[in-house]
Amino acid sequence: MLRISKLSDYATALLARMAQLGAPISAPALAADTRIPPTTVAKLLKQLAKSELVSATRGVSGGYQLSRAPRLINVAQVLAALEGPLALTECSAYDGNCLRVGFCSTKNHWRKINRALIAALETVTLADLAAPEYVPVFTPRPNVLAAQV
Amino acid sequence: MLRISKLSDYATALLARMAQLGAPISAPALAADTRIPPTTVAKLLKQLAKSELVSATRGVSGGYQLSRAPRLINVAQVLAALEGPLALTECSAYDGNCLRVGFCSTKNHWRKINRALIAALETVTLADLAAPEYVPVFTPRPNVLAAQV
DNA sequence: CCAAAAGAGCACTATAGTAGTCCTCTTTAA
DNA sequence: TTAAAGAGGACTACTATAGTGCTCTTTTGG
Repeated sequence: MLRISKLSDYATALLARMAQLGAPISAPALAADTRIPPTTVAKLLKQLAKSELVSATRGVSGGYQLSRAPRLINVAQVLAALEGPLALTECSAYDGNCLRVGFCSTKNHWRKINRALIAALETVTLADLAAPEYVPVFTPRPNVLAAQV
Repeated sequence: MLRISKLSDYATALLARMAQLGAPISAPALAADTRIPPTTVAKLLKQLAKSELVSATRGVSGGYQLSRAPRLINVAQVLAALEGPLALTECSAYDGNCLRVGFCSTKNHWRKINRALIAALETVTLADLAAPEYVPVFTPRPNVLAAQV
């Protein structure tokens, strides 16, 4: 389904919440806040700390906070922190491993598509995700996007 | 890694090849041509036929061909045919199923990102993929080569 | 008119990746 | 010095993916 992993989805939700709070919060507290399994939250925050998107404070009243301002962290960075280099196909990330390289005429096109995707992901920052979102009034017409594809 | 599935990758390669050929071709022949496992090719073409991206002819000299002109088939359609509605997250495709809907402030943003992605995928057609791609020319000036290695 | 080539439509399996858990160790505030 | 919290693994259950196999139907050429 061209999905990002559930964990990446969680991670953006966690970071968005942290951006809203603007203050350090412990992993268990954040888990309670977001209704994401505590063990999973702990695991994710550790990973995000390694990528230096959040910084940790140990000890009793420890916790995590964003390493920099919400508007300086974008979704592409978050996904890259958890899933590695963003690539739709093997060959859009790096050469090799694909036996069809010789015959395949699609490689550079995938790279182009890939760049467009990354650009889209880069335009959205945690500041955007933390902002109260515009909720469109539900007009019950069929899903245009789904119908289109 | 935000990957599309290998099968979807295969499918675009198959369709691109069919676009290049411009004539009907059997599944086994196409498999030989693309070096993709024959059974997998057969499976994929059946799926693509269901989505009416290709049309099949049965019988001894049967095979498959594109249902419409290459430039009228885009990558978004191909992926949708194989992976269903294109959605990075559960909630960008349809509501429900996500227990965090109440607290999550990111839903509409994912939808926005999703639309950008689909738009990117829609701009690339089979005609593009079938075209000989631009391969950055390496100007083989001997002295440069020597210096490089 | 029948044999062989090719598609239709399943069911099935091995593997790999994902999501989630558990345990032990270190740090630090009260 | 104890308890809360992070660090860092190892581990497990589950699920999706990629690929295979089998049987049936359709169609053409000899």
